[in-house]
Amino acid sequence: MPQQRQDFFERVWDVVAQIPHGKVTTYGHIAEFLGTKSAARTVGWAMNAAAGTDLPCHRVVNRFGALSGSRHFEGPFVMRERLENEGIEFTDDDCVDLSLHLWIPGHDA
DNA sequence: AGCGTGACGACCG
DNA sequence: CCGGTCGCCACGC
Repeated sequence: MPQQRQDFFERVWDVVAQIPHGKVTTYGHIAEFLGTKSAARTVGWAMNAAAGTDLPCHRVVNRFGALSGSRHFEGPFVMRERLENEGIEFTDDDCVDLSLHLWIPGHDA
């Protein structure tokens, strides 16, 4: 596929935009959906570029469900509050309960 | 044009 | 179980 890399950011954003309300997904799953499962870091880069946009980047967490990107929001707790506001539950480790809220790109589409 | 870095993840020793 | 390394892609210096 020709523009797999050129549109990488765009593809990431497109996936993020599809994350259902009250659900989350991981960098790894997004990367895998895009065909480069090892490019999870690049997904993180795309989120960095997406910071401050309309994209629900707070619904993207690392593979443990930890809010590794919370510090890139307006405040360290903003991401958490947004998620809780969507009915997402957290574990004692301050991780999203993926067993309840994990959404996998293309899994329902 | 080369090197380092980053909201990650899998593998190896 | 834990630390180091590599792979992936884009960006800054």
